[in-house]
Amino acid sequence: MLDFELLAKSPVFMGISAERLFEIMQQVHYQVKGFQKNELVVHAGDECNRLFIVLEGSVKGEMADYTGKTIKIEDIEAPRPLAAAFLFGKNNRFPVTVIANEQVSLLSISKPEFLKLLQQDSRILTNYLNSISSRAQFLSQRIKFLSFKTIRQKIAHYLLDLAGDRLAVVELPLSQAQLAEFFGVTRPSLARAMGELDHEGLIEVQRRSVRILDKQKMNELLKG
Amino acid sequence: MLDFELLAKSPVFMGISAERLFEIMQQVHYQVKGFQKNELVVHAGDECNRLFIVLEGSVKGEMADYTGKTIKIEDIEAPRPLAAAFLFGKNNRFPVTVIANEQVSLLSISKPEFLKLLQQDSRILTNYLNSISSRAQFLSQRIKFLSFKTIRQKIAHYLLDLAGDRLAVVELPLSQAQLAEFFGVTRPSLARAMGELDHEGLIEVQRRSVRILDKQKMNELLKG
DNA sequence: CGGAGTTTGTAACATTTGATACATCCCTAA
DNA sequence: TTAGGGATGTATCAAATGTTACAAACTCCG
Repeated sequence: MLDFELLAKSPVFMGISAERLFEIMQQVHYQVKGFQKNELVVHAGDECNRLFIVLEGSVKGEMADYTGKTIKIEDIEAPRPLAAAFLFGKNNRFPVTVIANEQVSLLSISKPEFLKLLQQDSRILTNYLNSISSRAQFLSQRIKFLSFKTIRQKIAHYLLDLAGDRLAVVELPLSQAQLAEFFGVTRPSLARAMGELDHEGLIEVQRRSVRILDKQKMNELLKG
Repeated sequence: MLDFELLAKSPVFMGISAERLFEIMQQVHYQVKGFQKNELVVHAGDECNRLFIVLEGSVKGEMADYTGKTIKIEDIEAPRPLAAAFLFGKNNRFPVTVIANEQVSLLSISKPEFLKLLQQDSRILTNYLNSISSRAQFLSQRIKFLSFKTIRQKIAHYLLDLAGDRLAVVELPLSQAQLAEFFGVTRPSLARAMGELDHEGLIEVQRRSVRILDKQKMNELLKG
């Protein structure tokens, strides 16, 4: 039996009461599938023609590089959907291989049936649109970030963005190692670049807290 | 008067007859706005709560860097929509400033009215879903590409992708300069890297045509 | 055929970053 | 308090890429 209380917490069905969700779901076909730990859920490259939502447990997305070695991309826990941005679009194939982390159950709705839901309930529609739009926006931001050439530029962009209009002291929300990974650089390189900016008087670094001293010059770094 | 023949060619309304489109559009509120050459259409940061579709002429998207200098991002010509991926989502604000390249007219539909269209016609719905999903997929691919560290890896990935299962001679669809820009590297660096791969016997370069000699080693380059 | 403009190949040098190693600082638990 | 582990700062050297400049090849016209 489907747990509608839980399902109503999923990003796709958020804002809909469990009662209403019960009514809605009676009008479409869906399945609930169970998987054992380490069982293959979908294989990268498979056509993505059903929406999956994790109801119980968690799954992991893995991507195979060219040599066959797999690396873990992300965990998806209940009640989140799976690859929502790949149900539609030109290349509607799973970009990753999905494997059950533990005993899981998944809600599975075919694309045509899900379309019915979208047309029937405007809340589901806006939820879904918001979800894939947010993803596109996130990716767009990420690309803008990756397009900065030097580490100094990435730091400047990151700090200015973090500081916003507020006062000039920023507390870094990530450790140096995490930040380096986010920037796509090595940790010592990041530390060096921040040290240089410190010596040059643009910022003042004290472990996790950074004071922006020369906003003007920080901006100029981004000129390119 | 709206040109429904043209509008039916827009990605959002593709596959719908002009007659049907005429009927549909009678049921929602919309406006057609004209702009002079160089007139400001939307300002970066403005809330994006209407869908705009270019009906006539073309507009350009510009982005201001931190110094205030603007750089052109892209041209959008009739009958394409404007920032379709920013109507919904968490940050529904225009990422770019849009300016009319010439005398243009734009179809403008408010978000609630556009939602009506999406619910009313499944073709419009799938068109729109496909559109932003494709964008997310494109961006996702782009990020994967940008995540390759070395130029050699980018070349290997690009050539293997281009070659696919076909024969081993590939004709580059881009000039070296364009390719370098796509890779985010300088042209001489790209030429050097290709020259090295040539000397090492992995490929054979003859200006725009490239023969892949050692697919095995090319794959190994991508190991990391 | 010939010359101008564009694209491509190459070279020398400067800069940036990665890799590795190690010292120092901070926090926490015994 | 103190030992130990993790996070951070710094140094050194190697590798990759950018910068600049120029030569060679190709293309398009006249």
